Amino acid sequence: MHILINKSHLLNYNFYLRDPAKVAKELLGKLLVRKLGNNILIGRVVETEAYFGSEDPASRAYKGVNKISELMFGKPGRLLVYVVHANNLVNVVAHNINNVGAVLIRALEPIYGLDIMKSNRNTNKDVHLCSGPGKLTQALCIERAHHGLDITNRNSEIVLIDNKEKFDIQEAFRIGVKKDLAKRLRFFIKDNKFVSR
DNA sequence: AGGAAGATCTACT
DNA sequence: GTAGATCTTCCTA
Repeated sequence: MHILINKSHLLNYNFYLRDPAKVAKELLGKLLVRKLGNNILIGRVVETEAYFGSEDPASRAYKGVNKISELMFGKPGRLLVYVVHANNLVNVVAHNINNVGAVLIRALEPIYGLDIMKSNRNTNKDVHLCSGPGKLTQALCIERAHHGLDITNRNSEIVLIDNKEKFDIQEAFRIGVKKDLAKRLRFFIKDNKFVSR
């Protein structure tokens, strides 16, 4: 399968140059395209979470700049990949100018390349392929090597493309964090069976 | 140099 | 529903 990604589909720098909560919400329904050798894997974003800077105790940027968080202080539209409990987690840097933030991609609905995702994940069940932040990085082979990747460049191995689709959005508190904020910063597509819980 | 934390997953009951 | 595995980064000495 050959996919032509043109400029009108690719989410651009300005898309990510906004409040993380807004970007998290608007990423729902968009398509994550992973070019893996000669193969293409595609998933639809169905669950996200927003993280901020020093005002957010659950954020990696809470205590300032370190090896993981430094990208959150930098240019929006880049990937942030790091390990939690032996699982890779993937985020996209997103924030207003001179701010700090990122959006965690928590779940995808598998769209294309399911056979490869299944072998990557060693399962036959569609619903177990990408229904969690660690699962989807396994399914799509997203690793530390992708840390810092610019996904606003259409030649990148991983890109996000627009998708005009209507659906209901639900908001909730973030999962797995020790100290959450008072705001609901987890967003997911209502009644979608590929959401993590 | 050692230990604990952490935005998780799996397998088991 | 809970236990144990897992591994990178950071903190403290």
